[in-house]
Amino acid sequence: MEYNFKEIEQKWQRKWIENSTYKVAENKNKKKFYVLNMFPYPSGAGLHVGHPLGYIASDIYARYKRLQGFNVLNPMGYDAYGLPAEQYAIKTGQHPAITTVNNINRYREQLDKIGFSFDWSREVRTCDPHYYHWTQWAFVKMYKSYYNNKLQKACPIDELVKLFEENGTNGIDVSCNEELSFTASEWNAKTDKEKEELLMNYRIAYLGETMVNWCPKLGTVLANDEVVDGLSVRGGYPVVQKKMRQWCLRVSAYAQRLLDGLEKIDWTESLKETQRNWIGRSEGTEIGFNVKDSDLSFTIFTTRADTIFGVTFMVLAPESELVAQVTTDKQKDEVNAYLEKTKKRTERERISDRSVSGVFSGSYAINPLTNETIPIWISDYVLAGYGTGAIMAVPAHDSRDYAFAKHFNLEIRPLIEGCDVSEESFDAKEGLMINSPKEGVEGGLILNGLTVKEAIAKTKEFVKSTGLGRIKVNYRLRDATFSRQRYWGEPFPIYYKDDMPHTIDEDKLPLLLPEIDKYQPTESGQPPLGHAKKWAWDDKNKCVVENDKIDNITVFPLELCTMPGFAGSSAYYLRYMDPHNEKALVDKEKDAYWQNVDLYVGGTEHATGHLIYSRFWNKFLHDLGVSIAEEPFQKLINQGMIQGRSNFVYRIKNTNTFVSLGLKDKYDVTPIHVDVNIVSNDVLDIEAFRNWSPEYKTAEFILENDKYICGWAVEKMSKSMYNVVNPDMIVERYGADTLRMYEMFLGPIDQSKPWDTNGIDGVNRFIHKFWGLFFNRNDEYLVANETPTKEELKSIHKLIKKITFDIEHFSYNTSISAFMICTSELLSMKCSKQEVLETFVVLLSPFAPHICEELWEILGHQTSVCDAQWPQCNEEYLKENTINYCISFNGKVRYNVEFPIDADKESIEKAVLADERSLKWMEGKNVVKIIVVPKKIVNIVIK
RNA sequence: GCGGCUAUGGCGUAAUUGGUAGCCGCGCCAGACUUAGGAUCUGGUGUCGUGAGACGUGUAGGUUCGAGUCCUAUUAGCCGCACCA
Repeated sequence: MEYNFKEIEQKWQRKWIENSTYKVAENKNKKKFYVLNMFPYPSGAGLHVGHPLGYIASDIYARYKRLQGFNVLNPMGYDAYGLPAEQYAIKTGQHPAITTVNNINRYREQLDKIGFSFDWSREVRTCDPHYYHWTQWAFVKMYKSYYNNKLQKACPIDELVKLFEENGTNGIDVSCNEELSFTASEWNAKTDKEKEELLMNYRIAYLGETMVNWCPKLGTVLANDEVVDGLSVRGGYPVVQKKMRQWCLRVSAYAQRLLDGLEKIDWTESLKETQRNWIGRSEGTEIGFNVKDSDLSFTIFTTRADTIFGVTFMVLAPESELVAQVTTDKQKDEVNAYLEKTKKRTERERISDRSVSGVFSGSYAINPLTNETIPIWISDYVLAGYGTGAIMAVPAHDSRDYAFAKHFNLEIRPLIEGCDVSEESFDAKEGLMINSPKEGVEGGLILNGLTVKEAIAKTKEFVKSTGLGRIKVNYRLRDATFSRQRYWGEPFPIYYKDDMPHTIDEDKLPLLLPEIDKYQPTESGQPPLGHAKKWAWDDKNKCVVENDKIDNITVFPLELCTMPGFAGSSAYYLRYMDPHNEKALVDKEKDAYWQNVDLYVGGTEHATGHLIYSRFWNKFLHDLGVSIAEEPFQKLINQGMIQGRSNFVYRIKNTNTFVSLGLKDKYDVTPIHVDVNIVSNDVLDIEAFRNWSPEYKTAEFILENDKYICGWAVEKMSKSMYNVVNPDMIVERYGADTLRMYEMFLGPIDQSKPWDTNGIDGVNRFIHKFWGLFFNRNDEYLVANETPTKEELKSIHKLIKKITFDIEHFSYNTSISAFMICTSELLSMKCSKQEVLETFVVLLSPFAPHICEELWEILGHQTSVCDAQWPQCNEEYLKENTINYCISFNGKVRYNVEFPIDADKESIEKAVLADERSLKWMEGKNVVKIIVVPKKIVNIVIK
């Protein structure tokens, strides 16, 4: 029988569907294992060769675990809401739902060809109402919750209301936008609307008047992780800061738990570090300062409380509310001019231009420890969004304060012994303190002679005990903006009554996305949902009705924004456990069985987006009692990106003649991208090139060795570089098994690398060789039911050990090498014995499932190879009678000797010293020392 | 500026974790079969040297009987954060 990959692959892909081979159900008698890939956004371009990399890697692991007897959940779905479909809709009028379905179908077709073991009966799509029902549900729950810092968890907002009714804000410790203080009677005296407004300060999903990243070109707000260097990640359009009323999620409340959770999960250190950076915990002190000749006071945050005696000025962020209050009449014009100037700058300009600027407010603050008078300045190097938006400036020990002081000629007062601040500030936290006030301040704080660390601790303690300030932990992590002025996203289950939001009852969810006829913003600048004709909430009949029925008594306007992309991708892993449940996000028992994802595979680009939001979202659900596991993704593997490997031809200037790579330096040439699909091993298919484009129809070529060799470069895989390689093409030419194995053979899974088909023949050759163990060239079946020899057993057991180890360590590239070696060994031993080959087929099946299913059947099995058992390595077969020792002199290996396995140290030493070859190397030298490393090496030190 | 990662033949990579550097594959060279294919098979392939041998894991030191692996410094590249007080 000849190896016909096309027939074999189609046959088994069909059988897998017919037999529901990959369908999985909860089974309490089996241990679970949950493998998950980050689900793709189905783009119009279809899958390129880089997409399947992670899917193949996880598929191998899933199949391996299944062979080990685990009940493996390996689902797949689509992150189906997103900007491209909407922008396509704006351009063409095509409904995003149609584009999305088409793209999904294309993806599915491509995925099916590669032979994944996905349980497609569990597929989810984020744009499916049955799915986003639960996205909306989670949002409602967040709206109805607040974060209790004492319990470190989310609790129902009703409980908070009760606390307010009884004690006001007295004694509460909760996460909020702004610390408020009121008594129970004050609370009870408020109107319902006032109460609602106050509660917004505490809800986990809240409507906040916040500075947001506004992208005018996209016409929407973006989250922090969607903006890089002041440009939108998608599209690269400028982003400006704008104050807007937006839905936000109180992610910041979870900052500490998000940080602590990292300790319990098995992710790469670099990814954890990225998240730690993003969360940005810093421990410091808040100190209150009074403003001179006024009732005003303000608080600053510092990590260097020890430098309190070196404060020579204060700085406020331009956006700070204090600015207006402290600015004196005399300084008003100057300050306003400065504020105007900074307001105009986009974030990008602020990043690129770091020149010192600022303005004096005219007021002075009083150092609470020394009663010294210090000028208050305003400058945009202080950020409103971090700490309190105000700092105490210590120019001697902070480089930014230093630059500011130099520029405006302010005092620089060193506090550390021996530091030189004539040229630059001394930022290091090293050295001994000096220059504390001689008599100490009131209460007796003297820092002289202490180390910086001791001084920080002592000042903290002092400030705390005297009530001048408090110890405070700050996080860089901001609350996530959750509104998008878009159509193609989840609608908010929110309507507005008297300008205050109200949630739609949980039993009325999902709130379906309405149809609209235009996808742009409305003329009045409302989001696209403003075009919807039927987008009002009848609160009496609990249903959506036409807009013209709005009477603001029983019928109210619905929220016009939709949710961002990360909403649907935050809890999808839970939904896979129970995708068709109409009563709950996930059934409790199913959740208890599957727990969380054991192995999550995806790209690093989601480090500060999806992977933070998803952890936050899951922790919230966990607080609610929905998700059993606190961390959603136990182990995470980042697959590298596959870059494009572009090919070039070299046209001699002003001609239609092309010169081969090796000869191009002799001419004046222009490199031109050429479609990599008409180039093989860097050799151009000249005929195909002439047909590629009419302008090359008459092209002439200067060849080397009768071939046209193309140049190459590694670039991003993209249409414009003509370097997109489609997996279908590879499957068509070599088969899915070769594609799978080759992608794994390319290198370590976590490394980025260019797609390079130059080596694919090697893998394909292996598959054919492997087939050759079963059938010779005359198509005769070779497999015989004979007892394997010791050598044959050793070869296959070596393979068992290696492959098991490799899969556990995701070192698939070395596994492929091991398969090749073992195949060569078996071929040279002419071993085609049933027992050996059966084992081999099982070992190979995670990598190349189609060919293995076929051979498994040929070997006489009725069941799928998926239900075979992973073989155990029997170490007995690997044991040797003798062991090879390397004999080295001063560390340089000179020759090898075989010794019996149980030879003792002394006899080895003796034998080595007596060996002729040793005598030659020792000639004229003295033996200083002999080191015998068991089973490895004998090193003789000579002088 | 702070933090992290990486560096090995012509190329992708490997090295039992401190013990013979370069497995496997590509490419290249030679040969076989052939009537030529972008097929298959066999052998060779780090550098220098005819040779014994010497040198060799970005660079410079160090620890060690022994270093690609550990330590110090340094260079280059990639990534994350960045007026974060």
